[in-house]
Amino acid sequence: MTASSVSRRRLARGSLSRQGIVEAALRLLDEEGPDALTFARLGSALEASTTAVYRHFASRDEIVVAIAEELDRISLDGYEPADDWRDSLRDLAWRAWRTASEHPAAAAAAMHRTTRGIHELRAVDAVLQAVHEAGLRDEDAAMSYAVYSHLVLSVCSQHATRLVSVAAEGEEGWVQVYHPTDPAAYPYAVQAAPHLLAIDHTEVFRRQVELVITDVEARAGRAGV
Amino acid sequence: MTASSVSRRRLARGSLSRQGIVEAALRLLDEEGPDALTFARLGSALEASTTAVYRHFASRDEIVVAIAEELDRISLDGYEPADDWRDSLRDLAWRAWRTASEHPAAAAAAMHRTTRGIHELRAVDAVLQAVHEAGLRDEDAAMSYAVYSHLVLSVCSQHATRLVSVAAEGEEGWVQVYHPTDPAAYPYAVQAAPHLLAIDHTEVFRRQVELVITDVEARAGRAGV
DNA sequence: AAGTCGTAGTCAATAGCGTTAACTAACTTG
DNA sequence: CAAGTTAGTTAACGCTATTGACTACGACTT
Repeated sequence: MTASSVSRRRLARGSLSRQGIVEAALRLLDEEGPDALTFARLGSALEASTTAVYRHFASRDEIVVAIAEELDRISLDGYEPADDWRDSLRDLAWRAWRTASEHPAAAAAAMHRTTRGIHELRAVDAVLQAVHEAGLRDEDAAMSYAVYSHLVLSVCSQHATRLVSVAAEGEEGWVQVYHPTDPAAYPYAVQAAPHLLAIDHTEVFRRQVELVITDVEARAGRAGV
Repeated sequence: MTASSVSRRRLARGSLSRQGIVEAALRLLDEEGPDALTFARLGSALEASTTAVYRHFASRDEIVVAIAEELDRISLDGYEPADDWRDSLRDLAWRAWRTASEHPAAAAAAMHRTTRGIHELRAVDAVLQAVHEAGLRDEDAAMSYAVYSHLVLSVCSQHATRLVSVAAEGEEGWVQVYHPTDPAAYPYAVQAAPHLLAIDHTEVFRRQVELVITDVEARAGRAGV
């Protein structure tokens, strides 16, 4: 008869919203890992019933897309084009990397999806602006946009996936765990093993990004600024 | 009294094997899409019981890893290093792309995973051999290996994911479907829209691969062959 | 202030999922 | 041919996403 015994009270009407649900989902993924995104756990995180979220999202998939859009929003928050288009592309790339690193479970689940949302559009526009400033137009601009964006998103998404799988298992060494029947058959791998272990993934990404920027530079130069 | 009425007969003892199961799983994914990989459907595809596969794989995850290894095997089948290391890297990259294109559902589910299997090791060794022939050693070789491999695998994996999601939905246009409140706020995207639609993903991948090869070339030249 | 109405949140039910334990019969071994 | 292993089966479990029916909150009317 009191308001609640163990919290059996019905939630007030405006309690849930798409944004609030997405934030709860992101928090859940950050804190409890990639398997935490279920209607049951999301409901209890919001102190609501298991199916309450269905009033705001038609399916689990729709939540994932909304999370992707939220990651876009977080990544772009406060972004301004730099004076040099190269720095703009660097900034955008590292924002994606940073988001993948800080929200690995969410990024692994959502980053590879296309959202058609407003923040995704902002990101597309920002990249296109940079290659425009570099001097590229039309097909050339679109092509370089794709070379850059697909690379950055794919690699960041993969990075996030690696982070969650490393968190799950213990990520052992390299050639050691292969136990090939004949190690001599893979001489280059055997010899490179220690160096492969020492690889800094952040540095790898840096080099990949610089590669694309250099390429845009070269193509813009050839086309004439 | 006959052997079977509707196929109620118990399977003979050696009927199932890891390789056979993996092949059935791959066929299932190819023919019925990314959601077809369940114990129930895999069992009935093998004319076995739902749980028979557990005698050969400890979990669903282990099947996925085995599929990844099978994709590695398919990709590398018949591979021989070329005379020019550049052609070796091209060959390896396009083999991955081809596999992702031909087995999109399987590639989307498995390609992003590390298998620690023998064919993965073969691939690692092949890439390292190529960068070795280019003239890179030790840390330089390992770094360029990573730049190349992460790019190729990430992008091919993403390509596979795009193929299955295109198959599911109808992949609409671009800026058209964004319906931004203020299209004028995204001038570059609006203007580029038709060119973005016309992008050839295969050509994008070709350029990304050439980018890395050129980079390896430059670094090898600097280090002195 | 009472009435009505759309709908956000809840409840109950369902089919399908991965996984486990117990069972049984086919093959292997002595 | 007897005993023992174990691949394949059966039945059950808890969890999942999703659905339809229910209900009560709060915004509209007048």
